[in-house]
Amino acid sequence: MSVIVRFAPSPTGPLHLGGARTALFNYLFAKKAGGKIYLRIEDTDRERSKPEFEQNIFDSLNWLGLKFDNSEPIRQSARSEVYQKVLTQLISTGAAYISKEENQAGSDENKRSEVVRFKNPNQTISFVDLIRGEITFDTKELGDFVIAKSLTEPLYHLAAVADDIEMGVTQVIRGEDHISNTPRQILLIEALGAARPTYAHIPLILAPDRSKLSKRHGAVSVTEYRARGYLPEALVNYLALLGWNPGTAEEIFSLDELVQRFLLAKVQKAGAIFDLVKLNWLNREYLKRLPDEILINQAPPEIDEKIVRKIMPLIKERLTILTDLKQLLGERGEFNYFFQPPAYGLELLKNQKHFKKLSELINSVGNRDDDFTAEKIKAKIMPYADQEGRSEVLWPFRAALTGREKSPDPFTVAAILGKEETLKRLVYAENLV
RNA sequence: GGCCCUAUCGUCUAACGGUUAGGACACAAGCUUCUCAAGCUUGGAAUCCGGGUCCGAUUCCCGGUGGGGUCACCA
Repeated sequence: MSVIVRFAPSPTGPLHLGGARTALFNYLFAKKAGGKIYLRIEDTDRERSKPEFEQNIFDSLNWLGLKFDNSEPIRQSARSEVYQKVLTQLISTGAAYISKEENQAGSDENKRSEVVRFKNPNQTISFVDLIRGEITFDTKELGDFVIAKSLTEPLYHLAAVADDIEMGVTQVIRGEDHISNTPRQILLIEALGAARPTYAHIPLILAPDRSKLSKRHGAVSVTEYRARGYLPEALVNYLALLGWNPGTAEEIFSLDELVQRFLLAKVQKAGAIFDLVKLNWLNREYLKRLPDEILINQAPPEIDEKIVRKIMPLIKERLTILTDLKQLLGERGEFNYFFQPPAYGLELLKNQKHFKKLSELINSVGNRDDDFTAEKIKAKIMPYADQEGRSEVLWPFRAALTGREKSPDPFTVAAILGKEETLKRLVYAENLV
């Protein structure tokens, strides 16, 4: 039987990391098996469902690179006649009934006087979870649960089950928080005489305090990570590693590589804490691998592209997220001395003794671009620095060029600035009083 | 609280019932050109507790404890 899975978010908020990982695992499982993955929008709650959230979910999934086999998502809000048919069937077979509700004083005003309830046969339901093994529930305590507000207003369990059956879903891969929903859904499936899918409940993503990751813990939506400057490849890679591993020491995987390696059986049972520090490391790894051209295009347009090109190796060493680029190159950024002469106080130089000699040595380096290189500058300066004391010479040299306590080495900086500008800055430092 | 899930370094995790319990991130130290970044090397760091099975349990079973999820006319 060919594999059919679905990702079925509810558009009541932007796509969050947990949802993204559920979508990813479904995607990996489907692609690995050569099956299909469908996107279904569970918008039966008209009040809470919003078009902008639906759009956010599409955009986020698309940004992550997760493609679905249905070009148009299945919207539950457009399928009420299907649910109505199912409800009618359930009622006609006696598996469900229209229930007159007592309106108790002080109860919710939105509550209807009539709803559709499922007639619970009070069985013990057990199913084999692909990740956890056999799980058993006594459904007695569930009671005759409500499956629709009315014939045209189905609730979650009914709609989900009806759709899964019609779509031929073979594996339901979803978050662990749905384990307790499973017996109810199985009851409905059996009442409809349909075949059960196989279930796989993936562990939750946890906040550092070990509770379910949520809004109150900070950034949780894919959109926020995108805006902060994380690469989709890094986020996908990290999310995959949260709760899954290939069984080898490898950690860097493209989406396609993940498809090759993914195995539901290797998914962890316990929840995993979302570790931003490790995501940062992965993002850095991906940023390092990114072609220079892409990074250069991300630089603020008012900045001299020639210089950006030259300092790209330096930039790459310092990037964690894409937005660091603007930080680094900005007016007050760490690398501003590449674009304008630095302003600094006399005390930063520690001494001005060596500038005359430094200027002479710099002058003796060739003028052409392939002469005025870090290596050649270093070859001229180091003997003098060794003779006078490295920190005695090198610190003032570097400080004069950058105006900073911390920076790349002076040879590299000088080579990037060029001979003329380097000399200018040395002369300025020498004459500083 | 009921029900369900779960338990290896701080975090993510590896380990046919037999390993000096491995790797990665983070951390610390050292090296690398004065400072930084990057890199390299080294180091510290874990099997929740108690029983049982077994010649031998991280691993299997039971109990406890901890953690999580869920108990809507939300999904």
